[in-house]
Amino acid sequence: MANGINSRSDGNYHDQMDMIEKCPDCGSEDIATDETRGEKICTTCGVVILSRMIDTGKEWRAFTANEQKKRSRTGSPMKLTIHDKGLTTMIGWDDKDAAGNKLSSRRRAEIYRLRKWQMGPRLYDSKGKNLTQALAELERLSSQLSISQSLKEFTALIYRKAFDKGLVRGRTIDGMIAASLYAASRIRKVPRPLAEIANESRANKKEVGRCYRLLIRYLDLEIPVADPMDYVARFGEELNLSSKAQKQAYKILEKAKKEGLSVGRDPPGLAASAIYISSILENERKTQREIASLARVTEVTVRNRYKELVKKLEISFVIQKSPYKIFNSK
DNA sequence: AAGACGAAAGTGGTTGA
DNA sequence: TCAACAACTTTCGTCTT
Repeated sequence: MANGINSRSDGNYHDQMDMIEKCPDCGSEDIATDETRGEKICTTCGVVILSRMIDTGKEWRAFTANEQKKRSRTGSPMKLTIHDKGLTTMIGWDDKDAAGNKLSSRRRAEIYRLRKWQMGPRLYDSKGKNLTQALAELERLSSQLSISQSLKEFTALIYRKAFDKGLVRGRTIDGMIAASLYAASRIRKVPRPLAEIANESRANKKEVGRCYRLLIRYLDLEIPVADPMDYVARFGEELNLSSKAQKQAYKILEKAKKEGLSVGRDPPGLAASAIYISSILENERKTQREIASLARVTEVTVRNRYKELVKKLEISFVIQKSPYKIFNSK
């Protein structure tokens, strides 16, 4: 392996990098380093001397000296889902020194005290305790609902803000986490119905709703107006609806919005009924029950919405008799 | 039997006096 | 602070396929 940091026999990577001064191919000393690709290239003959270089630079950018100062750190990138943001050095648990020798009993006692000191602020400090518990709950919820890592981190950020403003006091941690997740999903435009989140949470829907209202009231979160369209893709996916039917649903919702039928209506419910109609129009009929349970509303709501839509949007149906088919007569 | 329908009563939140 | 109100839920009997 000529260029391998993978290969042990190449020795220390940095030594190797420093050693290279001449191109092994043509002997030229004009060697360029391509930082973005992680390669060293001979500018005379074009041969790649070293590839897959380790980037020892930073993963962030800074535009002013101030920013540069603020962002500098050592260690791994900050993660908001870890209660101390992942910035720690741990004292190991095996009683050995760096060389692997056993410690003397006196030294061992000393290390034991140090460990205790280290754990102290993490577990015993009330904020740390709260966040530890909250983030464990977030982890649990996220895996139940298959929430992306980035949305998880965003949720954690919202929760931290809420905590710092003292909003958690008097509310349950579970409720607050669920509410933060709901808010995060709304802001990122990948909403889940509140009821869906509440269903997996240990807090009930009422509690989550209360916490959510608290969040938007006291953290100035810019939450976009709930749009039924944001639900269509996900519901459609779960129902195995064709993209044609999904498009049909979008069209219906667009019209509904123009007619002002969407104001004051529960967006998941509205999305559900639009999907119900389009599933019929495209001959991929789904039952009201199936769609309703996905959107976490009752069949009654789906019915009411869909009756309304059909009537006001003049989607005139001709209901045929026997195989219970509905055709679009334009 | 499953799905759709709609009436009636109940729930929790918002609004406006 | 309280009553009216709109949207949604729960429950249930009936009709259709």
